[in-house]
Amino acid sequence: MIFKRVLTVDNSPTDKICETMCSETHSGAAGQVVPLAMGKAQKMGEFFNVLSDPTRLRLISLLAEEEFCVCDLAVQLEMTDSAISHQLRALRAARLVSYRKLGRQVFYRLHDQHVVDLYRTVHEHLEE
Amino acid sequence: MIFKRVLTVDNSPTDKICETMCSETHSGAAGQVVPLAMGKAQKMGEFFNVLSDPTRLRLISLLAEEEFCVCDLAVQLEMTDSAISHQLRALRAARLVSYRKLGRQVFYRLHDQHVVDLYRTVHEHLEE
DNA sequence: CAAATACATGAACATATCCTCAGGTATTTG
DNA sequence: CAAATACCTGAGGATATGTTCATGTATTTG
Repeated sequence: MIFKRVLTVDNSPTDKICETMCSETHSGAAGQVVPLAMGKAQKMGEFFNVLSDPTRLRLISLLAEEEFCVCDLAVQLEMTDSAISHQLRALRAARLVSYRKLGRQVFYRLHDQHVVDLYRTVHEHLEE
Repeated sequence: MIFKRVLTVDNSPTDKICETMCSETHSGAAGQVVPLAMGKAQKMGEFFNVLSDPTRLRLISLLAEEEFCVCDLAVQLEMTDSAISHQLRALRAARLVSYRKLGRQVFYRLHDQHVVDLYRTVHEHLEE
């Protein structure tokens, strides 16, 4: 009951409050379950959001194999340089890729192995 | 060079074609690197997209601990029943959660451990 | 049975996203 | 130096997304 009272403070968004609290109903211990903080949920959402675009995922699939310059990436995905550049910008902002300049070309590569692992894990998961 | 000719077919989106192909420049073998297919990229993007929303992530963080009914989830996230219900619908569509009805309440839980693993992995990754 | 409760749903609005287009910078080449 | 190349960037428009609001359905309670 203590738990419930804490949660149903005056500024609750709903006037109708569920009578029973699940945590009491099932795990009598009324374990203190706290949701992910807003700020962290925001950050985490932004991370997943970068991976939610097909074009960015296709770029990652290529960069998982080797380094590529912008133009080659554009040719392989059959998209304009501009579109690719915009997406690479998003990947840079998320620190998922790094790059090195060589003459007037810019070669992109994945920033670390962690992204590849995540990509492969989900890729396999969806192959079922 | 063969590789390049294959890629620069007439309907290429760009008229200016990068002279050098990265794969030739660096891994002389000109390894056959093919991007993730459009359809698969789309599916994968949709999956990550479900995880790109703060509210859905907070729901997952709670359901990772135990079962909850809609009303309790709404109270804990300090949001309306309606908003929560809409998001649970998205999680259902993505088969990330399942539920059981008990009287007029509906108890939601995570569909499998896989989501929890993914959630925890990324959560730890962002804690740096 | 009528009222209340728990949840679901469709429409609508504000915001975010991705591509195109036009133009800009930096490097190379003739 | 001028032209070409490789890439970047801002604005604009079509589309997608998340919440609110009003309403609907199913179950329980008086």
